[in-house]
Amino acid sequence: MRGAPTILHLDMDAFYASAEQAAKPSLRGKPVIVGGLGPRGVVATASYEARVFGVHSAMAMAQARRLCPNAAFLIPRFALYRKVSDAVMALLHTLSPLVEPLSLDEAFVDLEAGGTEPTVEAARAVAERLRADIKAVTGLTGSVGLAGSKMLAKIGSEQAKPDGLVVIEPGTERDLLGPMSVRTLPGVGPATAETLRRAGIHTVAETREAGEAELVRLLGRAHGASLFLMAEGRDERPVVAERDAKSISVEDTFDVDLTDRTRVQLEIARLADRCVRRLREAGRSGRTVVIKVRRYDFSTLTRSETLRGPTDDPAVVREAAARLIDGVDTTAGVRLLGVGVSGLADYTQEDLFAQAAQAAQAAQAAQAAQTADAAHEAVGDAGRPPGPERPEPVGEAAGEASEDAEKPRRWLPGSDVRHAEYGAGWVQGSGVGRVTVRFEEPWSPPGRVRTFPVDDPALQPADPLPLLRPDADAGAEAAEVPSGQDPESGGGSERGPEPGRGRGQPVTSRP
DNA sequence: TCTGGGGTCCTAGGACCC
DNA sequence: TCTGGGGTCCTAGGACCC
Repeated sequence: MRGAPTILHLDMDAFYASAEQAAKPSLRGKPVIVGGLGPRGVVATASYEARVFGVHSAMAMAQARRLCPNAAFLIPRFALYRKVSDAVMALLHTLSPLVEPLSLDEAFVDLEAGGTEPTVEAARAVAERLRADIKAVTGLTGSVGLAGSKMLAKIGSEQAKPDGLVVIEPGTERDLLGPMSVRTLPGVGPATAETLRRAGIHTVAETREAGEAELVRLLGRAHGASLFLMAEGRDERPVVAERDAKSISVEDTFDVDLTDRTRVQLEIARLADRCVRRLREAGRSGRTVVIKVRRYDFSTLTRSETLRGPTDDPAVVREAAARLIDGVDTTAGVRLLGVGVSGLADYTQEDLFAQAAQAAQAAQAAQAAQTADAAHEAVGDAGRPPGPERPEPVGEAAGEASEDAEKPRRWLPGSDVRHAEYGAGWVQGSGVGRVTVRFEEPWSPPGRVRTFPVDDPALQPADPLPLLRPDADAGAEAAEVPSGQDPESGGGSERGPEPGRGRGQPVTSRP
């Protein structure tokens, strides 16, 4: 706990939905719901206009449609959100080297580590300027909490929503927390809240009064002890700048439960390839392969296998995943499959030194195993040379490339398009061979709607436009975010900047 | 038409080693 | 011959977070 509120928590307001409203002028002031649009989709973010109808994150999309049938329903466009997020995070890094991102739209900042004077006034001034800069650079609003600890900074930003700033002055924590619900405390979800409720504990004050011993008895050692500290307003967790990922995983929920065994095996192989692609993009390799199966009744199980050395070879991961799914009964139907890799190591395919070291180590292990127990030969990966093995192209192995080419174009609501004649727009809906497009840009007035055949060659998928007009330089300069560093941005244009072609776009610039 | 996708951390039991 | 503890690794599941 600090004597001054120099831990900052930023939380962007209704992030995905706000970004969509900023990108699509016709949706401003209207209910917007972003999430999975399939039969089993859930809400990722609802705009404040949609929340009035009771729609909220994690709600089944079907229910959201019932509650708010007139909302705009859009798929998430992570490429856009990531660009906006990069710009926001760059602003945070101007405040302090200690920035801890929690997600695309949320982060802690240790202002003291950045040289901010440890006073309420100085911290408040920094936060107000940050909020103004975020608005100028992204066009979006964020809420900020300032406090002497992470927990209270986060509670502050929650109270500040939307578009506000709340300072929790050190010394006021206990009184502030006392009457609040236990659910306010980090780590208290539905299950913990229910356990506490059965013990007659509903508020933070009651949690405190229960005492540490009782909480440990109810919740276990680690959870009980940390909950007691939090309830007392004691939270010494430091802001941690960057943490390496500990696992990488991919999963798919299917519109209809899978029952066909061959199909299950095919999907597992595809997921393994996708997982390895992500692994390689991160420059990592992993030793433990995990599969996840969610059955028709939502019961979920995992199976894992630890290899003798880390790998980023798609064939190795695919084979491990195949062995694992072999041991799972899927006859009654499967709604989700997943493949993950953990026990991540830091070398890449090109890291020959590490490979050599791994191979040597593994050879020793193999020898030991041989002498120890010959029966081991029968299990799983015995006999397979460990470590990163023969590289193999990812993806193509599963035939995904050719499949994609054959697939008919799908026009998903919310996605960006460009028409040869009408310019930039976004898909409002599609069906019965037609696609409806609204032609507007983030800086234009609300645009017109036109309908085309789904296979109209004049209509093409496009990349997201920046949220602010590329030549709107005022905001970008004020925020000191490096911009216009795109190598293509040198060329001139008689008609002025062309949107979407990477010319000095504040929002798309990388830190 | 209930219930996504990507993560983190903790617990607990059994194997194995010292 | 019997008894005992601690530490680490692996596996599986569950709670929680955004």
